[in-house]
Amino acid sequence: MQSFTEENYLKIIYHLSLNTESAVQTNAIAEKIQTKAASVTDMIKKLAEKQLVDYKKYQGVKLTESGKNAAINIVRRHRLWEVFLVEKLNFKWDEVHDIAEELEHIKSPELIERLDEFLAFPKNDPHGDPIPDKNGKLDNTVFIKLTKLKAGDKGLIMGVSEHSSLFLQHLEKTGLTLGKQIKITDITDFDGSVELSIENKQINVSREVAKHILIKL
Amino acid sequence: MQSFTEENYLKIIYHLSLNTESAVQTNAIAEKIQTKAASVTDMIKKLAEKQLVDYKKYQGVKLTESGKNAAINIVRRHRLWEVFLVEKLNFKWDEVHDIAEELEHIKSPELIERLDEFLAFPKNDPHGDPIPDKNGKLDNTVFIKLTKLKAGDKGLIMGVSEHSSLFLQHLEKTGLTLGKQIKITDITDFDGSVELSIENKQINVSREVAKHILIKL
DNA sequence: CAATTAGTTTAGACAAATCTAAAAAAAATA
DNA sequence: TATTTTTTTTAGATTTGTCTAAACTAATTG
Repeated sequence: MQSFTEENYLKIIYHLSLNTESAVQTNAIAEKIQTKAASVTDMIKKLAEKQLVDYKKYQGVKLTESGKNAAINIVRRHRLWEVFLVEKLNFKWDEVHDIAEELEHIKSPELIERLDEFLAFPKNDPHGDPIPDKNGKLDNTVFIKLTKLKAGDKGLIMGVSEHSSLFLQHLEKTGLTLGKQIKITDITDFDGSVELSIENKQINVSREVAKHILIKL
Repeated sequence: MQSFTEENYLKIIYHLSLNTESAVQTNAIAEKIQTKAASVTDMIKKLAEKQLVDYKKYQGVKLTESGKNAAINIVRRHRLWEVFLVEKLNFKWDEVHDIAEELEHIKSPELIERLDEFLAFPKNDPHGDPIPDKNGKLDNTVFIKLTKLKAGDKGLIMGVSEHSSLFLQHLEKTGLTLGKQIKITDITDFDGSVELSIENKQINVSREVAKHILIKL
């Protein structure tokens, strides 16, 4: 069983691994975990001893099979709690991350299985991210970035790839929430911003925002 | 804000204070918290510095006003989570203590207020213990121990004063669960055991068990 | 390819919470 | 009250996770 801190490292390494095939760098971890590179090196050595990561000096880390399992489990707990917070306690999707960050470390497999059942086995969290099943299996449907669509395309908003409160609040205000149908009316060549219609309204979405919105055609 | 460990000490001191007017002893805390007296002394000093307890060497501790507030808050969180686990996730009343012990340390006042609302502002936890309201006010209705009743008395089972799984499972098996109506048929002089009828059945409850069952006449 | 810069590791220290062993104080008892 | 026993505290060490400063390695660039 891992400590609270070890779990945080595993989770961060897992998330950083998703963007790359290569090993995750010490500094990248340090930045995410809000600590110093020296501390990361110490922890990495510990995780390596426990066979949770593969590590060669100066080469960064990769999760081992068992490290990955542990990480996916944490992700599962985090996302289930987020669903609970939004669906049952009426939190907004931009308010749940920090609380779920604490709840995800509660150690009780039974608790999580029952929570999953109570929530009717949700497939995605409030931001559209897939929830691993109890065997760690992840729905690997990949959605398309809004920036990849062309004028005339129709689609459904399925998720986001940026989870900051600020970003989510902006989407909320603009009406760009999960499940909504959109139709691209135009792509502005000049700045790459997207003109689209949603619920009979015409809005303009900047490229910066659009690239973090995930669509199913 | 207190650390996880500090919160545990405050909670234990609070519970030990309920049985006595006088200060709580170092050894008593050590036993409850599964640690050594030396460690308790260290922590007590720390809590005293933070003005959460009054402490004089060799004299034991008492919670200050602010220490008591903090403790009651923890108790509130613990009991609300227990209600959630039993009512929503279908845990049995003897299974929830350890999980609630972890959940009670999640720091988010908003979370607890919403959980309270979601649970419809319960007054008591699954063992009959009162849940402090958000201002820390506790329903101070005191129930009567089953051992205090006389033959012919009728009452309702309102709570228990012993929370071990073993005890609760025994009650469950015997049918002595919260809300049930009982009628005392006889008190056995020899061993102080209680003969009572519950749901048209006659059962015998040992004095040791009876003294931990709380009744409203 | 030598020098600079960026990234990483080591060494040594620190804070929190714990421990053991020994000393000190308080309480119980003869 | 003197002695024994119980309880509590102190002193010094340990573990976990962190830090700073300095040293080292790798990557970049002139």
